Amino acid sequence: MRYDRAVTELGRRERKKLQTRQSIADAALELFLARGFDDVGVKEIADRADVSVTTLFKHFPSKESLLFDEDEQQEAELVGAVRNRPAGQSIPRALRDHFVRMSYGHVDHPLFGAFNRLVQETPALRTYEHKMWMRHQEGLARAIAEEVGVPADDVRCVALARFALESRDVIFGREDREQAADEVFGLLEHGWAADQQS
Amino acid sequence: MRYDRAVTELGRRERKKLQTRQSIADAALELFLARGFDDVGVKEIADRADVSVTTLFKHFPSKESLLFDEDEQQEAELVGAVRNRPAGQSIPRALRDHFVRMSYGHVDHPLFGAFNRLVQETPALRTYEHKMWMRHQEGLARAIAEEVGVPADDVRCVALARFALESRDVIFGREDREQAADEVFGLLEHGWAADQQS
DNA sequence: CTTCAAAAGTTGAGTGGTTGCACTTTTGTA
DNA sequence: TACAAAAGTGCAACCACTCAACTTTTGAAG
Repeated sequence: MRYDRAVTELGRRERKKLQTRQSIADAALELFLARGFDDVGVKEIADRADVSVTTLFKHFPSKESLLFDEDEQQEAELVGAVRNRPAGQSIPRALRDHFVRMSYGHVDHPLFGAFNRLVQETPALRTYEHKMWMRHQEGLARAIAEEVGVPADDVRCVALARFALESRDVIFGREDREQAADEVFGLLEHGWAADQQS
Repeated sequence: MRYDRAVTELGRRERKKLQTRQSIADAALELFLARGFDDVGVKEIADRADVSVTTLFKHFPSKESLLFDEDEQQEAELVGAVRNRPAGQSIPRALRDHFVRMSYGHVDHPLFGAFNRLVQETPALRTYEHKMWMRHQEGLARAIAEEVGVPADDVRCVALARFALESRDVIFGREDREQAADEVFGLLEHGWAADQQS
């Protein structure tokens, strides 16, 4: 047994598998961008990627998933933003900064704009992406709880994690994202009563 | 034209329509409770209600919707809780009270427990119900904004509405709902920084 | 009471995503 | 070289949902 190569280099077999997966994803992206999510059938995507429909569904669990890949990275960044925040900075503030940073990223990539437009325009894709994003709630809540020194299922931590994640769509839908982020996370940090008389 | 009866008494025709609708909903509820949402097909429900599948889908837009009816009422109560809150009470506090009140309701109804269990156990139903619940965001946000005297799309109001609605699932999943409501809405009212050193 | 049009309902065929099964091909390793 | 696991294929089927064409019911105007 030669684990050495198998582990590090991923072997010809796995490479081919990834390659198949990639060509399916590529075909899907092209077609969806060109004609819209609902006007392209799985069959057509499979044909263009030169695989059978059955094979397509062995690589992806659903039509929507063709457009997104796993993102351990996003959760890691979220958790990192909380864990490695500057000394003395509050957790909501750290999350606010992270979101603002996020909103600037990828601005350059040409496909990114069209991709985002496609997702926002297609209800099925919006809800799918939102669901994926919300899966980070548990991980984020745990990070916050550890940071504060309370049990992982502390209600306030869970709530803060959920609210922070939910606020993304609120903020990204606004013209001035930076100011929106200030107001929304200000609400989480200092509360509603802070600068409201009623 | 005799509007008088048509408007108030609803006419034989509409009555029959409602009756058909009701028998479909009844059939669905019975079957779902007995064997679970995923193990009952629409065909079987239509058969038991003695209508065709096509007719079923003329009354309900989807399989999930067979279990829920329209709820203008819930939104009205939500808005009412904000609008008619005791003088001097904050909006988050009013919402907290409303949620606590909600969590006590329906405890007596025998079917209600089984129904809730079914919904919680079935992912498709959970997400459907959550989506319905979240449709009240806009109405609630508008009520809050009017109450405070700012434009209806004010970010803080939208965010507060969203967070409040989202917090329902967080709170209802806890043992001590009342305390959970205190903590979560306390976060919204007084902020994270208020009683947290970091 | 008849007539007429709208609405409810039916039937049956079809679409599109998704799964299961039985089979062949490829590929890593003993 | 041989073998077993894994990848891929083709086909049939299931299920939620839609469409088009047709029949039945029903409310109300003449």
